[in-house]
Amino acid sequence: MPSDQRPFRPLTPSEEAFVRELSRVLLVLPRAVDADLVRAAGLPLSEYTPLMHLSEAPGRAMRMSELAVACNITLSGMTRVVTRLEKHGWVERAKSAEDGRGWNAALTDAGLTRLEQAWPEFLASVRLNLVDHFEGQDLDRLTATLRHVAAPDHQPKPNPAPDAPGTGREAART
Amino acid sequence: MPSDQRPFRPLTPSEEAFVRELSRVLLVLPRAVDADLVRAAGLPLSEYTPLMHLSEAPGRAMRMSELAVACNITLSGMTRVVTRLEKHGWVERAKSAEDGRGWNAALTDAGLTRLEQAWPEFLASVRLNLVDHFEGQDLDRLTATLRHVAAPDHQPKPNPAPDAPGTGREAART
DNA sequence: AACGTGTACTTGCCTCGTCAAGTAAATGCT
DNA sequence: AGCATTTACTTGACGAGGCAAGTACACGTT
Repeated sequence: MPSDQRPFRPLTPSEEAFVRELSRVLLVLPRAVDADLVRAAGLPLSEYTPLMHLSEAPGRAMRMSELAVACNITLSGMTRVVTRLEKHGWVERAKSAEDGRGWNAALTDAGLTRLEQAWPEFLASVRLNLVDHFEGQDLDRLTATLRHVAAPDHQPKPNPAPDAPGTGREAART
Repeated sequence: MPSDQRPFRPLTPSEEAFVRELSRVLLVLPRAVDADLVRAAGLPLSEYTPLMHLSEAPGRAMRMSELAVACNITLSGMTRVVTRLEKHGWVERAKSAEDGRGWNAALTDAGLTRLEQAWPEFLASVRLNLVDHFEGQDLDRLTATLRHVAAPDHQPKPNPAPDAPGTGREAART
C-alpha cells in the first residue's frame, strides 16, 4: 500500500497557521471554560454537558448510550460521569421500560436547579472566550463546515501500521 | 459582586449551533488525528507535536518550558512527555549552559527520522479531517479570530465561587 | 559572604476518559 | 423451545495530564 500514491500537498502557510491556532484553541478553550465553570458554579464542564442534554430531553431522561453520543464521549466514560452525577443527587438511574438491558439517566429537580445556577456562568464564559470574537462572521457557514470536520466516516482504513516499525504505542501493549 | 450586572444575552440559535458543533470538533478531531497517526506511524499526537517543534528550533533544541508553551500543556506534563520521548531515544536532555536550573530537550537523529516518517501521515490526516473542508474560505481571517479565542488575558477574576455551595470539585480536596 | 526570594524543573497524587473484558438481556436461527 | 449472536451497560487496568509540593539553582539585598 504505497502511501506516496495519494496527492501530496504540504500545507500552505495560511493552512499551517490555521492548524496551529486551532490546535491551541482545542487544548486551551475547554480548560478555560471548565475553569470558569468550576470557579463560578462549582461544576466541571464534563458534568455540565450531560446535565444540559438531559434537561432538553423529553421527560428529562436519556438512555446512557444516547447521552454518551450527545456528549461525544464513550459509553464507558459516560458510565463514570453519571455515577458521579448520581452521587451528587443530580441524576437518577432507572431501568428502561422497553429494553431490559438499558438504563435511563434522569435529571432530578436538584440537578435541574444546579444546572440553572450554572447556566449563566457557562453562557458568560462561552461568550467571553469564544462566541463574541466571531462578531460579524458567517457563523452558519462556519458551523456547516465544522460539521464535516472529523466526520464519522473519514477513517476508512483499518490497516495496522503499514511502514511503521513497532516502536509506537501499540508496542507497549504486549 | 452581582453577576447579574453584566449584559445577559443568551446565545442566538446560530451561535448555539456553532458552540455545539465546535464542542464536538474539540473532542473528536484530536482523537481522529491521534488515531490516524498511531495506526499509520506508531506515534501519538502528544509525541508528534513536541518532535515537530523541536525540529524547527535552532539547534533542534528547546528549553522544557518553551516546549511546554509551544505545545500548550503544562511544564509538568511536558516533563512526562519528554521522559517518554527520551526512553524512545528520540530526544535527549542536556543541562542548559547559561542557566544551571534549566534543561534543553534536543531532537536526536533517530527522532528526526521518526518525525519525517510520521509527517506525511500527519499531513494526510490533517488534510482529510480538517483543512480540506475549508476550501474557499478565508482561512487567514479565521486564524486571526481564533487568536483571540480563549486568549490568555480573559480570566481577570480570581474570586472563588461567589454563590456556589461547596458541592463542586473543590470540595473533594479536603 | 549570607540570606531571602524568584525561577526551572520534577515528582506525588488525583481525576478523567479510553480500551478490553465481563455480565445481562434481547434477538435470530434451527 | 434451545442456543448462538448481538446489544447495553459496567468494571478493571491503564495512560495522559493537571495541580501542588519539593528540589535545585539564580539573583538581589544587606
